[in-house]
Amino acid sequence: MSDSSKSAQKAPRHNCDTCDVRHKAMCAAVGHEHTDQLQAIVSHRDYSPGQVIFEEGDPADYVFNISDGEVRLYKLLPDGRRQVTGFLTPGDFLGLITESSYAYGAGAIGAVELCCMKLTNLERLLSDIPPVRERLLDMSRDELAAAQEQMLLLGRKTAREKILSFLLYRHKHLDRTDSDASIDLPMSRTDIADYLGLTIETVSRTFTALRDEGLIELPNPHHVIFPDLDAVRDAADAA
Amino acid sequence: MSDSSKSAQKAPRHNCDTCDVRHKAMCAAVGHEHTDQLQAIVSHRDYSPGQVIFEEGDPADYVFNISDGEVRLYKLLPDGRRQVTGFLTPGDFLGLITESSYAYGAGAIGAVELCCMKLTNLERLLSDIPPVRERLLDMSRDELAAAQEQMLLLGRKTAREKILSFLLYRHKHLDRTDSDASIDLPMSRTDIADYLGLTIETVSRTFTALRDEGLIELPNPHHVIFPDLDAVRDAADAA
DNA sequence: CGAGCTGTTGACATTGCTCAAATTTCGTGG
DNA sequence: CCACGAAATTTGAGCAATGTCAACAGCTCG
Repeated sequence: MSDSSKSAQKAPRHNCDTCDVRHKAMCAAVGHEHTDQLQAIVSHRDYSPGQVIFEEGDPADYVFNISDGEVRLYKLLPDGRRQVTGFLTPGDFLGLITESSYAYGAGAIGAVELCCMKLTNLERLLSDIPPVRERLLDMSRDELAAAQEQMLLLGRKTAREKILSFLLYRHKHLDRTDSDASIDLPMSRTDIADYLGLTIETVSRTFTALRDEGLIELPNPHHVIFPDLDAVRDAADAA
Repeated sequence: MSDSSKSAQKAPRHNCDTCDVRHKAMCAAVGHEHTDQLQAIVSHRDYSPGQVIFEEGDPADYVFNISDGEVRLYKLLPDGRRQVTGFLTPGDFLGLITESSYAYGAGAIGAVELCCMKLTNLERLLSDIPPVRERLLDMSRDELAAAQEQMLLLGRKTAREKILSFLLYRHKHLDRTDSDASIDLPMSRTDIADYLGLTIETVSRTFTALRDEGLIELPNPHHVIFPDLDAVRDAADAA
């Protein structure tokens, strides 16, 4: 229930030159002299809250960049247990492919707009404009480092540490238009639980405990305020 | 206690043309016509069992390819809890770097031989021989997919499922000189526990339980035999 | 205003952890 | 080749963090 679809689309949509996430996306490696080539191969798609973008194993023809909104990535076990492997925000690349299929499922959290590119066109782009591959490699490196950090969290942190790490991570990577000590959590408790390897009940109880300790305020389930950010950092680092 | 460097070194070491892991390493992207350039910038180092190769946060000047032996990657929490994020085998790339420092620690499991390259030389190689960057990107893609699979394991699988998945993974990626239904586990129970997000006691108990069920045989703690591989696969997929 | 989500809270069960001790493995030296 | 000691692994007993099942509360939307 934060801002969603109606606000977006200020600038001439579908215009790579004025795209406000280009500097964060792989497209940053495409110089202005080549944006026409980029422009020619991208299209845009809108997704509504909760909508599936693709499932793990779907044959992969397209890759995506997030234009607007937040996306969850996840993997499933046969019996339905789910692990959310990441949340993507505008500028992030979407579409890890192994053996011609998507390596994970992806779904829209709120309203989402994606910038789409045929895989074959990406391949052409990669050979035409070598810096794009360099850019993708750099982005992979960051993703890999984040994945390892998440393994540490999943394998070795307590529920409390998991929640605190998650909140601090969100805060650190916030688009800091305001230097606010608060964050939005557009995803559901189920998403958070599946991301941190917990149950929704444990997530909920832990939020409540942190609130009772005064480490956070919870005006509503999707907004967290930090009265004292350093206290939160101390709590997260401790044991 | 951890002196090194007296063993190993059988074949014409240091020869990229005859290197038997080149086809699996990033070097596969270097054509035979360029191996001289490769040869000029690599050197080799030996590590003895248990030796630290580098720690997370160490300033990173070098990257490595595993020539021989097995390496564990890990991240630590301030209080000493450890998450092993992966085991590397010959041909694998070692040296994920963020902000000029290694993003994880690395240690030798048994005796290890590394092929070393200065970071600056790698960068030159990347611009001189573009396919190397493509190769690195492909390898990153696979690593990322593996990392996501490991997140699923850490966050959502039971101890039993973790052990079974681990054993099957080892079996699948075995250098299949023999089509044997058995695997070696050169690492300690502590390494396995820290890799799977468990304690050594739980790892040990789970091995024992699987042995008592007849799913595996354990002639010694570092060798596992599968009397019926399909039964193991069924057990791993179930619930 | 009521239905249906989503989130919270409560009571209890269980998996996997902790602490402790026994046993096996393995390197080393005789 | 065998014996010894340290280290690794296994086993045991009890416990705690987190999961499960169930009820309740708060919002949103029609």
